[in-house]
Amino acid sequence: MTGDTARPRTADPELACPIAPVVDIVFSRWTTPILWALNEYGRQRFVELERRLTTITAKVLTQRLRQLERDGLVVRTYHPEVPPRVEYEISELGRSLAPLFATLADWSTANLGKVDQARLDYDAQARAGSRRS
Amino acid sequence: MTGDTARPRTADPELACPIAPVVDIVFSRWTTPILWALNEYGRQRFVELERRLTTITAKVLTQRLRQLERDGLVVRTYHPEVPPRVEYEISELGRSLAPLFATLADWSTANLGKVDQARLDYDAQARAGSRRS
DNA sequence: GCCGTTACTTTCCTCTAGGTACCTACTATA
DNA sequence: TATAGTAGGTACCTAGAGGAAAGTAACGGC
Repeated sequence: MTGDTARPRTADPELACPIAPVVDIVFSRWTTPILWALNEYGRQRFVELERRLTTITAKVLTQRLRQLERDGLVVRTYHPEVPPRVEYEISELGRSLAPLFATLADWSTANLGKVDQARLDYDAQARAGSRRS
Repeated sequence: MTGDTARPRTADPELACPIAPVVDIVFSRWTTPILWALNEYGRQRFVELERRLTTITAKVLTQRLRQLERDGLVVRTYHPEVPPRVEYEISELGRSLAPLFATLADWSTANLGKVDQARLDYDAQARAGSRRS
């Protein structure tokens, strides 16, 4: 129970970087796929999300959803029914990330190829032995 | 030597999320502070970066810089002088991330307070015992 | 009376990112 | 002679994130 909702806290390495806190909140592991799924497909139940993000485990999904709920990016609705039913949806605050994600998607389509090419070049150079015998 | 330049590869959990590859490249640990420092203060030597990102270790800094170099976001210049001198600067591709970082900074100033408030509310509710028991 | 379902929780285990510490080559300087 | 300084490389170790699997409550159905 201790520290369940506590953020891992990556210390203060980001002192030099004003965007570090946001990165910590928005781009920690699994958060982008979850937010994307909630934003794209609307309100969903736990199992729907679990099935959509095929490789996530229930434990981690719970952790991330709690974190996102605590940060106000996701709204959780619990229905105390016979088989419990819980629904998750993106909050207004979470939806305000949309333009950011759009910018990211734009950069992706425009430059991801360049990154791949850079990697090919780098690996070719490395294999050619230009760096260290 | 095996897998030094190889990306950790977070498997394929991000199948549902088109921006996942970019997140992997741009927002993996330490990359944003490094890119920010290079973009803000221009070309720098290894030790300058090390001192600026106060808590990073030399080993990790080397790893991240290699990774960024391989991805074409950072340019490394080696001067084979008496005491070795290496300079790092942001590449054109890296500089193309500037608007993205700007969007991020904007969202930060606008909404970081709301996240903090949401956390306070959530923690207060949790302490009030409304959830379980 | 047992199974199935949901949304977890808990326990145990593994794996690896990252930290510590020490090593390199080369020279200037004291 | 010894020490400092640069830009790492390398070996060892630990903490912690994340995975697997089982447990839980509460009820409906067979």
